[in-house]
Amino acid sequence: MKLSKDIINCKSCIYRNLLYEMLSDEEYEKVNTSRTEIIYDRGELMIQEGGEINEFMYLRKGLVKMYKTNSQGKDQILTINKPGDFINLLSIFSQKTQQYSVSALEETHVCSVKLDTIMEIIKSNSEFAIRIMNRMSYIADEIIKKRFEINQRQVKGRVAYMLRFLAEQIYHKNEFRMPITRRELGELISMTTENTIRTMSEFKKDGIIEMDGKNIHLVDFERLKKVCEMG
Amino acid sequence: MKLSKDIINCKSCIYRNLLYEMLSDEEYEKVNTSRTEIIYDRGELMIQEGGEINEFMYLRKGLVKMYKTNSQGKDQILTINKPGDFINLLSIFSQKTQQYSVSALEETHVCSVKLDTIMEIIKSNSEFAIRIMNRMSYIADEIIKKRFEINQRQVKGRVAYMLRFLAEQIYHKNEFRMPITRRELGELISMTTENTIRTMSEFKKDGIIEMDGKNIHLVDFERLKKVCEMG
DNA sequence: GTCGTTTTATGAATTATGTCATATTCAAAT
DNA sequence: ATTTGAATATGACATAATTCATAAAACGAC
Repeated sequence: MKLSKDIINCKSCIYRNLLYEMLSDEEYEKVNTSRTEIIYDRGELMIQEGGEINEFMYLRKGLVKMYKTNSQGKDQILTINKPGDFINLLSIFSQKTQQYSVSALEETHVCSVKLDTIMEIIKSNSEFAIRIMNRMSYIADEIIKKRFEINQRQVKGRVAYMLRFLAEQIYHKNEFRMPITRRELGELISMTTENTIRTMSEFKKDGIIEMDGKNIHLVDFERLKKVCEMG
Repeated sequence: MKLSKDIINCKSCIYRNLLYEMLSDEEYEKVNTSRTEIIYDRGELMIQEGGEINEFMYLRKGLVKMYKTNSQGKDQILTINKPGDFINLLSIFSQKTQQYSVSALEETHVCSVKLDTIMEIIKSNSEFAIRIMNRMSYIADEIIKKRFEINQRQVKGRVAYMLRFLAEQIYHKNEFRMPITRRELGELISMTTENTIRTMSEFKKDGIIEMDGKNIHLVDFERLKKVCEMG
């Protein structure tokens, strides 16, 4: 973890419209000055479940996993987040601590704005407050929907669903390098590592995917979709 | 579904402090006049996934299930809601339609406030806006945590977890009448009806619970807790 | 009350998933 | 380059869960 040296002004940030479009110049300046950009290395823990919340954080670059650890020390991954995503918005208004852990799956750049500043603007700008509510609602929905989709499938369907998710939502192509291990893929779909690996092998044998280590190619996307729909 | 005739003023409502404590007299009056109280019978559909959102709704009396229906027509229940709970708050800011269906498990009284009125107050009263955000965050968290807890258990643990939930969170005693069928219990824990019934029978045979139809008595709560912790 | 439908219940067969053991490959650290 | 630990891979076996079949009990509509 280190501070970024070349910080971009929010005005030229591609994620500006996600959140800040309705701010006044003055409010805008407040955000800009209370803002830092932090770089996390692959594997670094960015947010610890139970930790204090002082910053409002969102991704500018990279990929992270959001997860919870159970009493036996096993992780359950809730989502994979990409640039433009807010990674602790659901915790901020819990009036408590961070509700989920977040760690970097690759080098990740985070914009971090002091929570006080954000709260100040929420109080003075209702349009901004409503936008924040929209984002909260969206984030909650995405997590809940994903669990809904996963719970109604069995292993093959779950793996297929996640491969589609990675291809369609994260990489926007059928060929990519897996950002997570097979164990983490298992933690994402609530399955054992062995079963997850076996299913991937089966997909390979069946000619649905090609795979060389972490490099994945979804060669028969139509069949993958079919597995995803029923299995 | 019918309108309630004896509507209580919000000022004497026991749920007032959940939400309205910081409103001005004027805002208060706005809520009170744009408010209706609706009574739903057991089994009635109160909110349909995909439907339009015009009202802000919360329970004053009764019990409901919040659920989603998958493409094969199977339901998955997300939560059971009780008086004081907001039943469409997560949908309101989705800028779309109702994200979940809600139906009454028993005679249920709902306070329904025009969404326009709520939005108006959010815009004029930032304290109220923040309270709404707190509630949203809480609701999302409860749903996500519950899925987290359920996913890491197998059938016995899941059934035990839900029985504890009903006893501790809903009825506040170890003896109660099940508000849902065994099928619905299965939909709540992502298991088949047969397995759910079998597990309940097993608990009975093992002397953990006593059961006569829908009447449940958790006679050996300590053992139930133990099953809940590991199984 | 009677009829029809849903719910509860249980057994047997089948399938899915988890566990344990073991081997190989890969990648990071020295 | 070598070591070490993690990740991938696979088989055999045990366990868990689903499916299908069937039946009794409970419940609502008439």
